[in-house]
Amino acid sequence: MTFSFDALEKKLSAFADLPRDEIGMLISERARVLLADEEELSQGISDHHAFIILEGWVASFKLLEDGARQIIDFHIPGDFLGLRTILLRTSDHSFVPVSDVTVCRIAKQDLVDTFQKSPRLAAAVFWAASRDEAIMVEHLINIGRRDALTRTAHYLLELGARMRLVGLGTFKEYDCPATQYQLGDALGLSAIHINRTLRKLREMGLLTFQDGRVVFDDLDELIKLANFDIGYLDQLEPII
Amino acid sequence: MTFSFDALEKKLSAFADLPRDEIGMLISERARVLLADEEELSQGISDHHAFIILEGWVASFKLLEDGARQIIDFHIPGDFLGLRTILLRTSDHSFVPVSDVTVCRIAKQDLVDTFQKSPRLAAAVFWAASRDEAIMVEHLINIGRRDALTRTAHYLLELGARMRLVGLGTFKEYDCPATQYQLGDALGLSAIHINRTLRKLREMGLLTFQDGRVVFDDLDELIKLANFDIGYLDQLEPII
DNA sequence: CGCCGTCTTGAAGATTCTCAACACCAGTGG
DNA sequence: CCACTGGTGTTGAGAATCTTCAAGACGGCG
Repeated sequence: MTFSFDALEKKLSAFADLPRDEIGMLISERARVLLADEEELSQGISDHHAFIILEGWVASFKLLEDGARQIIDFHIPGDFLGLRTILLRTSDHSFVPVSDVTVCRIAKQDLVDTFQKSPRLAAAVFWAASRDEAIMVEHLINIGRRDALTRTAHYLLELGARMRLVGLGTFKEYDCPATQYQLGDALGLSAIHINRTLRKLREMGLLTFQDGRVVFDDLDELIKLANFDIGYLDQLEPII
Repeated sequence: MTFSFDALEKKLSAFADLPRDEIGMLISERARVLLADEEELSQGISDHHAFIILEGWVASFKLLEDGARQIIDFHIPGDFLGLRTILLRTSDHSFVPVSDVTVCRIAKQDLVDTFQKSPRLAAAVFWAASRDEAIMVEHLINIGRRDALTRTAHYLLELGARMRLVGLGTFKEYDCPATQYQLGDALGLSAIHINRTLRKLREMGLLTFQDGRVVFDDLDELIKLANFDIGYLDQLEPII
């Protein structure tokens, strides 16, 4: 069976000029491709495995005591899951598939070995991980200081840019399998208010969120409304 | 002139059993101690210097287009400033002193050299940086899904725990130089609402925030109210 | 067909914000 | 010495935003 790691390649090659076969080291024969469900993901990570998403979306989240859920981030093809958890033992949040998901499973030891064989690859991966932290900072700002309209617009613009950077979207549209409930849990809003907000964005002629697809009806105006700056997603090569 | 790096030592030794002189390598003769103002901090970081806070608090923040400010985090003694910025070129936020601050300035090259001489130290520092990311996730959850009362309680509990871990606070109280405005900008609330919330916490007999000092009047009840779990601050040793 | 998850809309209510006013204090200059 | 100023903290009242509760529509799937 063959599978594509286009997304991963695109993502990492934005950071360093890695030959394709070096990236392929991450996906060795010992790695397994599987259609992941929630059980497989959490089981795998607690067994010291990381995952690379090949197809589909996964959400990382944390449940609160009162039943509320905060989605920390959506993870798209090319993203790593569980990197920090297995390398650094810090965990405390869970993963759930947002759509049908194909992942590549990597045992911790294989990951460490690969990083030792290719420090360039290791640097690229850590570099990508650091971008994820920048994304989280932006989410913090988004939730802390923007109202529902600009917050939603900003988030959907970010997801669009991330999809585009791995070749899965255009400036016009991208597939977004998240439900309105999940979007609400990511943005710290109720699903009902997300619904009203999406309607407003649609009525303003800016963006259509429908049938698992986001269409930018007026990208320029949308970027202006959300004050979206792609900078934090589109970083230069690392210095070290 | 002598100065203390107790806080840094306590922080790093929680992650690895580092001898004191190895930690001292970070603070070489070439490093300078200075009372930092905003100008010095931002200038230093754009000149490829990192800082270690020896005394006082610093806030990292981002200004939005409409003038709103989101404080990303407060940084306390023992914390690094600008690590990611100078090593990985990702920046986009600014720093401002919250109190009088003494820092130790480290040139990028010295930092890289030190890390090569002591991989254990490098691991400990990156480990500490990864804890910072866990803190940010917790802030995201806090802002996204908790109301003003539990959000404020949780945040002040976290700051107290962090201060205690570097020997600057007890289970009863700690110095907190942040103003109510700054606290509001950190929590995504207006300063006025912070004021009312603090009053409520005081009237409930849980916590007193006054004269630059936080006193836990009823720590157990406070922890219960905020569902505070110290786990994310108190990690085990890294695996790698 | 009936059921479940998702989407949609209305109305009432809660939380939080904005505006406005005032107290307090430290510093500053007359 | 005192008035003035700017930063911080405090309180009230009205307004905006967002949530909750409730109900119904729609489609996929057993």
